[in-house]
Amino acid sequence: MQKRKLSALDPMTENRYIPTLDDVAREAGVSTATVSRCLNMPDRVLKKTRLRVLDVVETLGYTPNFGARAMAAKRTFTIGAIIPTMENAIFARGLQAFQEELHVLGYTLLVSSTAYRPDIEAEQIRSLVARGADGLLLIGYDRDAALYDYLERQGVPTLLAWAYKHDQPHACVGFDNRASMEALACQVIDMGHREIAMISGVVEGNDRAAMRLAGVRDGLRAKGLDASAMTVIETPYEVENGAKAFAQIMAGPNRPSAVMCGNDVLAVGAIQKAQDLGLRVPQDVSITGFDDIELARIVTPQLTTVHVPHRQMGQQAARALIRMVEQGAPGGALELESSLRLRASLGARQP
Amino acid sequence: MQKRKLSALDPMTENRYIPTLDDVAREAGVSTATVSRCLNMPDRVLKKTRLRVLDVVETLGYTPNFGARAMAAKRTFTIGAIIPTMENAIFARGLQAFQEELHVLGYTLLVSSTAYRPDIEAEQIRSLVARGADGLLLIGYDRDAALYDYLERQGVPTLLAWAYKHDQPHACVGFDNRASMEALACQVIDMGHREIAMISGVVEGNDRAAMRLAGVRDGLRAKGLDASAMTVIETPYEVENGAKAFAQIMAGPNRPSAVMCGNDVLAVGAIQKAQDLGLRVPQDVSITGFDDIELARIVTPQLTTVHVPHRQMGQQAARALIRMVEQGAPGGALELESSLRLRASLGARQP
DNA sequence: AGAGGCAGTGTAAGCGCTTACATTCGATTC
DNA sequence: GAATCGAATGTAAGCGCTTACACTGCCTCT
Repeated sequence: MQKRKLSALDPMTENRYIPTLDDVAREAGVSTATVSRCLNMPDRVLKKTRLRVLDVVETLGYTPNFGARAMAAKRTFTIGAIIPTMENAIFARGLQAFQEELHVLGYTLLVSSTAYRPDIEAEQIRSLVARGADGLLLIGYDRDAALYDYLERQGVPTLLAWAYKHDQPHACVGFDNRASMEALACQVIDMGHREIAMISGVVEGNDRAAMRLAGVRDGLRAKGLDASAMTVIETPYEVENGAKAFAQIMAGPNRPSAVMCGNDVLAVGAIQKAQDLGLRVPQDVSITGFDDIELARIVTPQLTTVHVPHRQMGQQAARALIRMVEQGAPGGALELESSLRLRASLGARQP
Repeated sequence: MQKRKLSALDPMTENRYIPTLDDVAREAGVSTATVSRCLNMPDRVLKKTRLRVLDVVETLGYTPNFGARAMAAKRTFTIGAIIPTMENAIFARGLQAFQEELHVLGYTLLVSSTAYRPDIEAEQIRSLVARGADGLLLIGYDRDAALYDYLERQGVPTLLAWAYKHDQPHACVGFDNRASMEALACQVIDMGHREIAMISGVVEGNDRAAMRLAGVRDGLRAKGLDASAMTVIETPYEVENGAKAFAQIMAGPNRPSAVMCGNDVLAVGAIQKAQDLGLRVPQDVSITGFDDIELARIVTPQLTTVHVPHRQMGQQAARALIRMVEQGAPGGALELESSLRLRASLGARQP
């Protein structure tokens, strides 16, 4: 085995030697085709040959170059997922399940995040496509049509998760944010609350947030209340922001008896601020969330929220997406059931 | 612009057409070299030419093929990070900061997780290297020497984060898990506790967990107590496991007055279980954590813990790693300061 | 006016792999 | 024993990009 190239890039590691298929082939006394077959279709090669080749692979410490492989085979067995954020736990559990299922199916997951910025999302989509992702998982459906065009032209199967809406054309697996939130709103109203405020996520470019807000309004209307009068504060999903928004609402002219939050993270902030302000939850004010992440049962009082089957969603998403990738199946819409979790943070309105 | 190839892979999208550099060059009436220059070294090209080329790029919807680019240029401007888990928030904030700083520096981050399994970590390392990562971020230093060899041979600069130990040879940025935990243990002892138990993470293959456990023992010894007598339960970092371990400890023969946990996640589980068992924290039992993740201030009572400068660590890690990548700098060891956060979950021992 | 230099561009050689097609060779069949 | 066949392997043509080197004008200098 002779040393063929020295990296010109970095002078410090002169003894760096990265073996290629050719090296393995030469060393094992076979053609590159045979080495390739040993790695990719082991049963098309004589056992004796295979053993010899794999032995050389081992001793040389050979790793196939991914870029070259992708270019030649036009497959990467890689799935890309682009989520708004890793910083709070909203997507963690679902994504974990997604990854686990992909692993079972023989695929690798690459994750990147966008900080809820559409421009960064577009950049990440292009980046993952250029990297040869065989399929993509995106969150929600609300994005520029040009992006969908691009994905279609590139022929990259794309699945939308965390949202379900029957009248949209893309493959998706998710739940109905709007109906779920409406159900929760109705529950709140049934417990006697009339003055309700909402701390919503930022609606712009975030269909889930928009639908949750719409859901609360639906609920109010369904119960004969005036939806347009509801106080709404929009703020990014962070505990701190939930706290601030809550303070702002409680400082306002007509204090609500219940504050519904766009997700658990905001709700947790609200609960904390309530305690800071000396308000008892739920006696003085009820608070609700959405997602049922781990936090919801850690905070005191435990949070009334909408439970979303994250793990199931991740797993189903993986299966559906791989089906699209491997069979060119069109990919339909799959709706999962969410359900209410009534816990201590929601109480009957005090007279 | 004529259609040159139809994908044989999927018969459904016959009209799929992915433009290449050649297409752009032909359409713009220049050579491929010029197109490449427009994209990578814009100022080496006449403005007029550049505009024309970029226009064609735009109308054709051209995206450079990443694999091809990587193969030709031997650079990817991609950094890989491999963390044990995304499912809880331990790494979230630091990683977010890492990514943000990388973005500023012109690099893309690819993340994958290992579920704390060394074999999966090895697999992911190879995968990211094969994908041409220019550098790697790993957590902790405790792993098979063969892996370090492999990385060195491949010439991939690697930085270890979340751990610092002066007598190990690799580049790292982190904090001293052992000394930090010792400081916390001393604090606990100074508040009168003598019977101390520990709920530790799984030590095998996890140097951080091992050092934290060692730190507690150091503290006991420093204060003249018998470290070997301490009850220790090892369990994976999950809330549920913290709860179980706590129950187990409290069911044992000699109840401790303080339970120190390997991280905040375990501690939160312990606090919850304490409440289930009707024990008051900290009057009946004190509980401490490590990491100071968001959870620590959400749980009631708020958690006494070791604060780790996650964001700072992520940012410094990005800078150090890119320095190694771009300048071939050897990359030293950087220690960050951790500090105690004394909150309500730790109280003086009741007589 | 001729030499020299330089900016802008083109030519073409890879980068490391997969795979269609060609070749070899021993086993099977009649 | 010759014809046939199929399994095992080899040959070589790309995949889409970057970049060293070559080339062409045009400007500057003496």
